[in-house]
Amino acid sequence: MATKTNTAVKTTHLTRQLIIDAALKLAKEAGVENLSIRKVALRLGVTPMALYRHFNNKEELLSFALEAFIARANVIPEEDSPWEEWVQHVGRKMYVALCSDYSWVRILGYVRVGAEAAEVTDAFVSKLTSVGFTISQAVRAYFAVIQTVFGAVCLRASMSSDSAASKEGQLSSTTRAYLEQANLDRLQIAPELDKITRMDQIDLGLPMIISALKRDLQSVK
Amino acid sequence: MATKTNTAVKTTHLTRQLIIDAALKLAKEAGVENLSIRKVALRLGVTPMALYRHFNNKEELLSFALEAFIARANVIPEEDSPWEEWVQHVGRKMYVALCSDYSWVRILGYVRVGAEAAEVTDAFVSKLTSVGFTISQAVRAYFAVIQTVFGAVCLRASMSSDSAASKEGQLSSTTRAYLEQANLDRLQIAPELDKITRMDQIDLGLPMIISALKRDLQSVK
DNA sequence: ACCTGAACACCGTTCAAGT
DNA sequence: ACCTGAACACCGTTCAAGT
Repeated sequence: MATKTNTAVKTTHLTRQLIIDAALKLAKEAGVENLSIRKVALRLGVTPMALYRHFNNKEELLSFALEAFIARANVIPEEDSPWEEWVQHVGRKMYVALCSDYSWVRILGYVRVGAEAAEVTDAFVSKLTSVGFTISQAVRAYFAVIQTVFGAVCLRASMSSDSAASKEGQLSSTTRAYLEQANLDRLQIAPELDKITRMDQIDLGLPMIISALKRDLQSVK
Repeated sequence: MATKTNTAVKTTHLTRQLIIDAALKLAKEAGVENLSIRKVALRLGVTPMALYRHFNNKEELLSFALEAFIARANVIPEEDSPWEEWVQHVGRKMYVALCSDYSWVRILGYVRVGAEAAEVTDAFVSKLTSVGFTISQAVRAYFAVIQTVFGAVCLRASMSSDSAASKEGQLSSTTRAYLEQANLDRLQIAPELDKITRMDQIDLGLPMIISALKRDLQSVK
């Protein structure tokens, strides 16, 4: 009671963890694209320059924030299931989490496969080796899944106006752009294109990756 | 001869095409991350606000620039080859082009599958249908490839310091981050992880996509 | 119709100084 | 050792005005 509660934060030493927490909170409230060093500092009741003691620059802060975001998305399923379902679940969860705020897409190229996210790597590899994959295959599978998730998020973000929200009976804006210069071939292709722009992009690539993995497994056995 | 050559540009009406050309030139010279409305305008000898007549905002300009960049990367092979090789070639070319400047990764989420890039779509679909795929399968295959390319670019960008340039005999920085908290399992996984961080990421996902497509084709026949 | 100029409300990052 | 304050060199975008 001797210390005022509003100074409690200030007397606590600033740590990487505190900064990342504040950044993730701000991202949730106002979107990743609104993150700025100055706003995170303001939220922490500190000068912008104080953050530079813990991160070399904004990019580094964002890459740690993205890692923490993925680690906290709880992508690893609790129940045990056949590996195909299991992998599908992990990929889907990552995709859904990242799609919850499309502006994560801006920093996908900064991802750190470091300490926090490493636990996801471990769980993934251990699941796949337990059903017969080699370590090498399991690690490659993990990267293939991340790759597909990231690509799917990029596509979904770019076509976010095309997704379910768009009016039924109307062509998606991607389809309309495609038909700016229309010909007979395009008229045949357009309906298929339109269907795909409305899909969850992850359902395109992920099943293909899993099908390829299944083949790998059979050739090992 | 009556008009001075240096006013020639100014008397020409500003068009979307001119703006995109200038933007791509600047991107090539100084990186996509250095693109700004103000710099593009300066290059064109015009006020920043003049660009707003042709694009609603910076994001829209960038999405058109990315589309033009992909369209001009000449990803469609000239010679005819088996479809597996052909698809591999298209994916690789896109990947290499986008990796030539990692900062394209920032705008992958703005991609327009519109008019200019549509010619790539057409060529892709026509190649695949000519060997027996349905239109639906061909369009899905196209999106799966783009997805993989985009994901691979994200991963490569985030690990750019890990690629071939890094000293031999040293662990990649991604591997080092993974081993921040080391245990027996991680010591087994780390060598495989290290190998993969040095790979061209596209060689991970793309062969899997192609292998899955091969299966699809067989089940149609 | 098309472009300009000035202004607004922000940025990331530097450097030197404080305690 | 850790944080602050002031300043620098930029941004995207607005609005009203010019021709």
